[in-house]
Amino acid sequence: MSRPRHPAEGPPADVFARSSAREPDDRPLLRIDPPNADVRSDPLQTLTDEQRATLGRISTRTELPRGAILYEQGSPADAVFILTEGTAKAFRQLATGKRRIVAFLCATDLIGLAEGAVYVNSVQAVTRCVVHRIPVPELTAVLHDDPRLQYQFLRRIAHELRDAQRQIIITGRRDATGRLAMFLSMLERDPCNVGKPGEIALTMTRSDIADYLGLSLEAVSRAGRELRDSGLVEFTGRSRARILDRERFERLVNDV
Amino acid sequence: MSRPRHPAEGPPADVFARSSAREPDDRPLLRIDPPNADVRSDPLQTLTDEQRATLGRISTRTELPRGAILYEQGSPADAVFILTEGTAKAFRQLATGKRRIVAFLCATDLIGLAEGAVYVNSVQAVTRCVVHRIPVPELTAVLHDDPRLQYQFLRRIAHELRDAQRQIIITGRRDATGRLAMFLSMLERDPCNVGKPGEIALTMTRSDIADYLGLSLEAVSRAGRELRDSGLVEFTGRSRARILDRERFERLVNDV
DNA sequence: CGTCCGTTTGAGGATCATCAATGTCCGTGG
DNA sequence: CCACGGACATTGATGATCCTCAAACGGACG
Repeated sequence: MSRPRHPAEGPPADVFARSSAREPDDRPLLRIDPPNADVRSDPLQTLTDEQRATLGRISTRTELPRGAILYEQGSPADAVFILTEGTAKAFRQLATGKRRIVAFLCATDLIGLAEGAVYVNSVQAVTRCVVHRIPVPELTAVLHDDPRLQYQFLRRIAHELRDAQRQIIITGRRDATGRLAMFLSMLERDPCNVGKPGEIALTMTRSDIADYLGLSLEAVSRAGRELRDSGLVEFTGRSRARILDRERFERLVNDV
Repeated sequence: MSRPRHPAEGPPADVFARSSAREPDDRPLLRIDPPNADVRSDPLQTLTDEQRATLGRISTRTELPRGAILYEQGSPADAVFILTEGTAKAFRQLATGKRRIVAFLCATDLIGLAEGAVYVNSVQAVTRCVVHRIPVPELTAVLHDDPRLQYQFLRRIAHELRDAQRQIIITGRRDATGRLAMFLSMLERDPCNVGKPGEIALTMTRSDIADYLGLSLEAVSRAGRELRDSGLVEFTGRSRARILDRERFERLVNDV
């Protein structure tokens, strides 16, 4: 029997059973705005109050404690979710016992829209999360009635596709150090990264990073040490990073 | 119209300048139908004749010879394309000179919808291709007027996202043999694979496969030899493969 | 029939996974 | 406030796998 690589398992999946009560600040928090770059290029990218109200009407707000499972791969994909607070991870459990994280999700992210009849990924809360659950039938009806809203969703999936392709590029690198550097660079650009200026918040564990980068957690650790020893990055505690030598860091990131 | 044969590199970027004449069989070929599995689960997934007519009205049919470049990363993303014949590859040229293929595209695939203001990938014809070019402004107008059509596009991107995630899973494997096996398994399931029954058509080169799998082309070659020596797969010429030992092959594929 | 491009094969070196043990952070409770 | 415990992270040693460089081979096509 080999040592379990992922000790902390989540609570049972019926987190929605007891949380149908609507919160007062429900509607205003509902956003699926694309990241800044897109907003600038197209000011129509933001949801109107009306659209938020519409989504609020058909959605259920829920809080997920750290480690809670939002849904599991293989279960019927009957709802999508808008993440309004916290960080989550979408991953696939593989036959060999390994797991592969295919996306980290953060505020304003859309979850579960790209699934088929059943979820092909599992989604688990990395930190405490607030999500809005929208049943698929209600969603399709709303999207049919509001083409502009549907267009927001379309843009949003397109954005997720670009993210997935970026992960493919990052993972394509052979050196662990370069992969970690690109990962940090990605987090730094992430609008959800709300640390002190100049700091990168690492909400996930090294094991999660490893599962995202396709490395062993030891390799991630060694890559971190390499970045520190080279004077490129400074790590504070487990969850904070700061770029010390911007020029060399960017050179490493771009040397794909 | 005489078309010069382009050796390995693509023709100038204005391939659409001379091809505004509509072909007679233009409209019926226009399809963005999802693969079989989705169609079965939801019969509404097919485009109506009306929708095809609408798309035909705003699209321009073009043929691309083998090796032609449809668009290049960095150029303004002012149009999307529906691929109706042939195989293409979407790739990113990296600073180190390597290239990474992020998707192989085949008939009914939607190309360029997930791009931002400028294309982040280049797309090149692997075989002779027929594509329909749709300018973005016209497309968004049409999608706004027909929510059901827009929903088809949404589903289509969602499908591409799942494909990208599958590529992440495949690439996550450490052994070249297993990666190649999963790649063959993927091609086998592909509805575009129109070889003799039991045969898998490999329209792309080993180098392309390597760039997709994140391996060197030598590693792909050796993985192929491994599959042959083990009696799992038979290769005929460069472009045909056949599964000989189904059970062991599937066992290898699923041993992720 | 010869050339060219793509493919195969070989040898050596670099990098990461794995196994195993130690070290550190952080929340919990006294 | 401090000590404790457990999860998380680091470090070390070894072996397997793939990349790189280099050369020979093969089929497609003129």
